[in-house]
Amino acid sequence: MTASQVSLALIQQHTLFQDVPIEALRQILENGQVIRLSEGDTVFRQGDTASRFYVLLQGNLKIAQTTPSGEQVTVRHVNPGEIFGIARAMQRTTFPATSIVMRESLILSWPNNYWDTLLKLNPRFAQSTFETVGQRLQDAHSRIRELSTDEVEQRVAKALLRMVKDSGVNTTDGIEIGYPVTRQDIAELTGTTLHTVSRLLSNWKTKGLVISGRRRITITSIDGLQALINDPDQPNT
Amino acid sequence: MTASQVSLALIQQHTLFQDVPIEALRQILENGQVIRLSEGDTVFRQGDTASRFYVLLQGNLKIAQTTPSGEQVTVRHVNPGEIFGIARAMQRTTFPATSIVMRESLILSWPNNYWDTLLKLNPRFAQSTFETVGQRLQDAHSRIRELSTDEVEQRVAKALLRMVKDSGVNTTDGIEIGYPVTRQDIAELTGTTLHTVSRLLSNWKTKGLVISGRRRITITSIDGLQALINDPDQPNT
DNA sequence: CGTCCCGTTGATCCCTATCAAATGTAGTGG
DNA sequence: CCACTACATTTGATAGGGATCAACGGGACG
Repeated sequence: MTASQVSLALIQQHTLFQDVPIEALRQILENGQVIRLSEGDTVFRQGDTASRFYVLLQGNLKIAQTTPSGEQVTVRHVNPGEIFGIARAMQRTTFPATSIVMRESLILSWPNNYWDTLLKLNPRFAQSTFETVGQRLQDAHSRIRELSTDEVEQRVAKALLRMVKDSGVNTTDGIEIGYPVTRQDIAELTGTTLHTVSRLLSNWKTKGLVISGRRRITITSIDGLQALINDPDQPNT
Repeated sequence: MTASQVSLALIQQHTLFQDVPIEALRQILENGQVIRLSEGDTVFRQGDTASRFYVLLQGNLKIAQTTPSGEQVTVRHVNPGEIFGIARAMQRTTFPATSIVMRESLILSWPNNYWDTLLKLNPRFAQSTFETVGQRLQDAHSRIRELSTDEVEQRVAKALLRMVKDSGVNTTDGIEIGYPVTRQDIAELTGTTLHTVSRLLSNWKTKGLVISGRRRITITSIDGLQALINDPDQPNT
């Protein structure tokens, strides 16, 4: 099986490319480029000239911004089937953030000038992309609201719930986040420090809500975490 | 001059409708509806069924989300010429936020089913809207970064600078924000409390950076505020 | 088996929310 | 025109959530 054939099987699974005739799909793939990247690699960096646009076929990425002082903030996660790095379609010449591979990923990309052709071959693409960006805008607004009004404990709980929702895998103990996560990662995602995240996880472990080891987190009680969000000042058992 | 003629003059000024033939513009206006709203009015409320989409012709709005506990968070401001309330174009059935009039405003709107017609009459509309949403997404990401890493003082300074940039009017003292702003408004915009904002403004007043009265803020030293952002731990003079 | 990460936990400090109360300002109706 | 009222602002006092500083423990990998 060639790389192209593997990609064909993968791309068909994603709603973004459903209803596209197999011949058009083949053509779309031939004009694109598939790369496999490992954990820690970057697809593009903040400030790079935006010459291509991307779809994540498999794996997980995070999109992060680096502040002038060097701190990193995770702006969002990218899940399989999602389009990303579409700066050019928004008339930007450079990428506003860096995309970092969280676990081995398969990435499909095209040069910017293929955008119009792609729209013709896949008419749903335009509307779908628009909806995706709209959805992201709403997610971003939700996070602004959370950062403005929630306490750290609730923000971290919400972040964990989102991660298991997007990429959870069932285990005998509960649902495990499907990629490596450090305390630092969660801190960058929730606007806090790795120390505070560590304390929270320790606390939750004693309450039986999570099991966590080095770069691994398993939620044993979704409801327990949910309760922390609903009743912020629950008495500590 | 009829309401329609007033609107025609206004709509032509905005880049969103430039290059649209006058006849098409007339037709677009006839199918739309113009309303004038006063300070404190709402155009639509969070949770309302999204049956129309809007363009702000004149005035200023804020888009706010109410948290389950009743606090309000300002998600963004809307300036003249901007499209807003396009939930339906993103396949949402309800509005995710409330739009509140900050000063008397003129608002143009169409029923959702006019969207496709509008696209035909104004081909640039689709791309323009896409870019607008993309820009907003980036603005939202910037705010996430700020809320995650900046101290309150820097966030408030940035908020003031944005407001004067968007809607500043020159006065003999400096640049005044062109609509009424309370300490509470700024607090909702920056994720802090009105007390902290009041203390900051008092402090800045003694430093000669701002002049502020009841619901009025004038920046006397843009550079001074900018310095607070660049050098977070400037010695207090 | 040593080294590099990652995680844990204690101690301390400080920014900012919260609580509280007084003062100031625009608008309104008699 | 003034008193009344509603709302905005200011400022003090206090408390507390988390950041910061510091040190140690532990598992993975070369």
